[in-house]
Amino acid sequence: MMSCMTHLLDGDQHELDPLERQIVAVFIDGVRVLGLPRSIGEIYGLLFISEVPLSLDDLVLRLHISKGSASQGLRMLKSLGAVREADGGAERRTYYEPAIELKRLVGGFIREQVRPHLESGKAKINRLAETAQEIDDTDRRKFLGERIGRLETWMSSSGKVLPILQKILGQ
Amino acid sequence: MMSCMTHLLDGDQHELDPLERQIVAVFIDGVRVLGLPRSIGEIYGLLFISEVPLSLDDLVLRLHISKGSASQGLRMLKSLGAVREADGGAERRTYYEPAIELKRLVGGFIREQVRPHLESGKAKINRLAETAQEIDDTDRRKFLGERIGRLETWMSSSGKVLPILQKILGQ
DNA sequence: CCCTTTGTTCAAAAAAGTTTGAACAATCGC
DNA sequence: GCGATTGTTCAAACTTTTTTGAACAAAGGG
Repeated sequence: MMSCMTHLLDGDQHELDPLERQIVAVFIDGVRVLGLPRSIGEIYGLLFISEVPLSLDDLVLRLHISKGSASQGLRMLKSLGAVREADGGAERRTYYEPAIELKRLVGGFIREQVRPHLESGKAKINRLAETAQEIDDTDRRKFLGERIGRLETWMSSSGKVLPILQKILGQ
Repeated sequence: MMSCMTHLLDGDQHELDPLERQIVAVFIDGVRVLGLPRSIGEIYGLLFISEVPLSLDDLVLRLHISKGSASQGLRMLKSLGAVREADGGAERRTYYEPAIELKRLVGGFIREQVRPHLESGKAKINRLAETAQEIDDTDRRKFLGERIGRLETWMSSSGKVLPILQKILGQ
């Protein structure tokens, strides 16, 4: 039965209106700062400003992105806890809605993007500290010890700051 | 007088030893998380683990990066407050040393990379709020008002969290 | 079963970001 | 001033990341 069904009256339902474009632009910039791809911002932005949950096909149609992008983008947003599947009626396709509590968004970002790097960083620094023990030159070893110690302090501070951050951003 | 002067005795002075390579690798990863280019990590890493200030040519020679990269990298690191020029003797060339206080590093990053984005984000959202006022449909306008309000709350929370972050990371 | 709808995967294309190096200042010592 | 040294700039080359789209799986309905 081809592609009817949406635009009956009510104008071309699948171009973004100016306000939606502005919102999407804000989120494109926003996720960029966090080092996430543009499509993530587009998808989350459109969900954020939509009154009703949207399906993958809605996103493809309205944002002019490929099905692949939409699928991968939704996957990432789900893993970040930034979108959830709307508890659908008897529908076949699944609809998505945004999580809009800052606490949740920050928590997901920290869990998925920050912690893993912190962990692997700490591991590398531990190996480093061992390597430094084996240096013969006493003065050099002392200097290295100081600097590596500082690195460890940095990592520890970063670790401590995360829960505080979450607390503050949870209102 | 060509390129003598460095390696008199004492081995091939300009390859990184294994420990230096490890440190540089840590910083390459570190700056990557912050969305900064690899060369920034290499340069800062080598300065961080060097007992003496290094010149641009030292960085080129030891890291095998181009003069252009080294120059641009140092510029960015200076703007971030992450390196300073060592108060040189009567030397012609300038030598650089790293800033190693976390407070300073975080401060510079926030000032140069975070604040500008926050500011421009707030500006965009203000314009957005105005656009939303002009919507005719009352229900839609109400919904938009709620969401945009939330966005404003997010921005405000982010702004408030920065000084706290700096305070905590300043020991 | 088979057709249709929905969604995923992944190699290749496109876009974005980084690095290079050669040309161009700037500055010092003579 | 002139030549040598030091550092900057920026278009082009290169690298990395993102997006695309066609092929493939999954699953419901008839």
